[in-house]
Amino acid sequence: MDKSHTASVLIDLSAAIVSVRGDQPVCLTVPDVSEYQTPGLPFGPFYPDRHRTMEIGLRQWVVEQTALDIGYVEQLYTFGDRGRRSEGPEGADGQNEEEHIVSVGYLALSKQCPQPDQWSEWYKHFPWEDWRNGRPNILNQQIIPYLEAWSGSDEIRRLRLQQAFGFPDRAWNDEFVLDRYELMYEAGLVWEAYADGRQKEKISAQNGIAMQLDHRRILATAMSRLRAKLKYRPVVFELMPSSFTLTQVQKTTEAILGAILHKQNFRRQLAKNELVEPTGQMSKARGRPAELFKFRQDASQSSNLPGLRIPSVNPETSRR
Amino acid sequence: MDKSHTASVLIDLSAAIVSVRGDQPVCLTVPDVSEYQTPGLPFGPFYPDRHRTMEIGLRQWVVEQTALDIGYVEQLYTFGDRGRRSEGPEGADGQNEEEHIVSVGYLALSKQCPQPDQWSEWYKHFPWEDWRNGRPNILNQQIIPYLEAWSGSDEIRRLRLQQAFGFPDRAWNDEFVLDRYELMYEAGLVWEAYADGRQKEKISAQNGIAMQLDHRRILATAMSRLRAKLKYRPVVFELMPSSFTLTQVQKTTEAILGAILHKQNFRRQLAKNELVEPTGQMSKARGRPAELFKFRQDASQSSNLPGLRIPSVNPETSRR
DNA sequence: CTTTATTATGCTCAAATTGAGTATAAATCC
DNA sequence: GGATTTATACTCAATTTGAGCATAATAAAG
Repeated sequence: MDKSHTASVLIDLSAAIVSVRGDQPVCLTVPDVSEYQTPGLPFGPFYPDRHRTMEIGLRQWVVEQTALDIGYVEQLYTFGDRGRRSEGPEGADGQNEEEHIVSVGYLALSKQCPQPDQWSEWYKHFPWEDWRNGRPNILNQQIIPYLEAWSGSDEIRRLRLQQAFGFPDRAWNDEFVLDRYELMYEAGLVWEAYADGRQKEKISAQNGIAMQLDHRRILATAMSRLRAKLKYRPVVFELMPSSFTLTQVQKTTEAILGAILHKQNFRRQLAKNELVEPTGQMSKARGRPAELFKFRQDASQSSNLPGLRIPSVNPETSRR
Repeated sequence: MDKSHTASVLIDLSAAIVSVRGDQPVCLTVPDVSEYQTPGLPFGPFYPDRHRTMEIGLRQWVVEQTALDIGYVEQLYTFGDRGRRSEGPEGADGQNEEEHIVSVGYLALSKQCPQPDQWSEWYKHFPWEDWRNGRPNILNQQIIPYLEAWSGSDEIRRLRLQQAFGFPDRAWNDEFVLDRYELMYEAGLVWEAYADGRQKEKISAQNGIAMQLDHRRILATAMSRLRAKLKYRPVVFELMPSSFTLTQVQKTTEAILGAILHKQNFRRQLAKNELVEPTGQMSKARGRPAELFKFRQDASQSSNLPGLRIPSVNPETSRR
């Protein structure tokens, strides 16, 4: 059975390189030259000859092509080419009729994000994920009604709707970014479903800015993973400069979670877990000056892996 | 740049198919015909032509070759072929000098494990991971002294030793299975390091039964993931029969964690999260009959993702 | 130079959760 | 029938959360 013939694939390493600019989480994107002009995640091929591991390969092309200093790198998921339209000639040197591509998604964190135009804000692609100003309107106005109609009386679909969106009677869970996106994809609610031919008509409402291929799915995976990780590992500091105020840490965390946190309790967590230490300097800004802190490196070793327990704020009961 | 030449790889789907037999977690293995007789994980190639996703491909060959009913499947990690000796002809039909292999590791859970001889107990491969009868002797007698000598005055190595093994002054963390294995591999403390040529001499002490290629690493990844997941998602029930006593759930959990849990508190968690409901029937065994429960399906939907918070028992202070 | 707005930080307090028990019940084994 | 085994109910102090009030230190406004 000529296995090597049918089983041979190319490997793409795709990266969701995340940073935070102001109060917006952003993600490095590359522009698209095709008719739709949808942005995509940067990616590069994996050359097993040249790189001992895939992570080394990834770091290499990120350094070469973006000159970014990415500290934290984590493998997300490996996608067989589901939903990937093999659009275009994909390199005119193609020897096979059609070469299959498997893409390995990575999450990387960067402290800086130069060249603002190349960084795309998370919540432009996922407007329903930002709850910092209360429940996003797009949910009640667009998404939920459509999804409810789509699920009809199908028990499975209703359960998934309940699980992913908390509709009608459960709480919103900020970690289920991927579940929500996949549900919307299946329901034909995002442009990619149309592009992949799952959906006859182009959807009218613009439910966030689409991305190339399965890149929005990869970004959703990255968001889910980062939101979850934040709560049990001190990864926020991979996004912070060397010294910072506690409020800056909180704002960054809130940006990623898409939720507002309780200030005093947030600080209590930081203090209890000894994640930061004072630098002795003060920041100067608008109001009362804040103390400047730095991350305690050895905290990452702490065997009880304290991230930031999320003392979130209930938007209903709190006056903002 | 003839990219498709150097970048083409084969994809293996390797599976750590886990079950629990009695009080031992086990893992499906296939025997090895080579000189060393090390067992390996079952794996099969991924045919992108035939299967839309890799998970479908995986399920397919598991069903075909093992006839097992695996419910839960989760992708673990994708390994570029680091440390994989390309031993043997690897199919005599090889067209290239040497075909690169990328292996995608999966974790699958099975409720049954027929044919006992094909299932290998976790702790035969990882004897230092089972703390149910107190701290394993092999740690103080073999592993720690060797690792301490290996780390010498290297600050980085000492930190890793502290982090992974809790040595000398931190607590053991049951989730760091992979970190510990990797450290031992680097230190040349496991047979695979010798097999991969990282180590001149065969190590004298038998630190657990070795496996083929990087399969013990994949199993370690599976163990880490499962131990972590147990604590925030109700996955134990994927290993339980349709009806069970609470003690059975606890024994299964303890087997996987390699730790003893506090009985009353364990039950309190189950009750609070409404993970199970009574069937009305009773078990008959040695002592007082226990009530039989079944898993509440809709509990998996619960937005607050209750797994089993681990009310562990401190082996020092408790009389067993 | 006093007021106001703004941000930072200290402290409290009730509710909930955890960790570690004690006490008692209902079977089987011999 | 008593010993043994297993199951389950209940307690209680310590800790951790969630929510909030109060106060401090600065810049900008008047």
